[in-house]
Amino acid sequence: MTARRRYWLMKSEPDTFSIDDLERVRTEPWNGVRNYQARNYMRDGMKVGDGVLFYHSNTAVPGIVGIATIAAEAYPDPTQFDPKSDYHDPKSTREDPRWLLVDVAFERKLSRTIALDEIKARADELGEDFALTRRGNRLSVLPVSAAQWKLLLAME
DNA sequence: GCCAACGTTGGC
DNA sequence: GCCAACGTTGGC
Repeated sequence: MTARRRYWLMKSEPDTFSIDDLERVRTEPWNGVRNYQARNYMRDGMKVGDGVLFYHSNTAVPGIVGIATIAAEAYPDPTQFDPKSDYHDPKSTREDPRWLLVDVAFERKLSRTIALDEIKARADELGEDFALTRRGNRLSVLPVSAAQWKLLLAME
């Protein structure tokens, strides 16, 4: 009995960490997530081998730029314990860590950016449960259904 | 750089 | 437990 592969979309600001950075390092601990809903998706949903749409946010043309896979299931994000880190959380303890991360591995760059504009134009087909196009949603880690994954990648 | 949306914090 | 103040996200 094997669990079905799941799919996700993960946002990153390319100035901070881009798809090219991921291609260079191959595998990256996805540190710095400080939103409980996003954390819960990583902790409760993600399994090794799951597919990830790599999304560039806060840039001239926001959109999906690559594909990655989950390479390690959730474990404590070490940056929360580092007083020098931007992601330091003084309220978190090693005995009861508040924040987790997963490892994300490079798979491939898309041949072109699937821009947010184009994605919005297909919002009806993607459905109301697609968090990226839901109004006001700022989640940086969000689930993607198999149908949504297929539809989005068919736009490449 | 602006600002709408929305999550978090903390006083009460 | 309410909710105003504040901070952050992210499109534009």
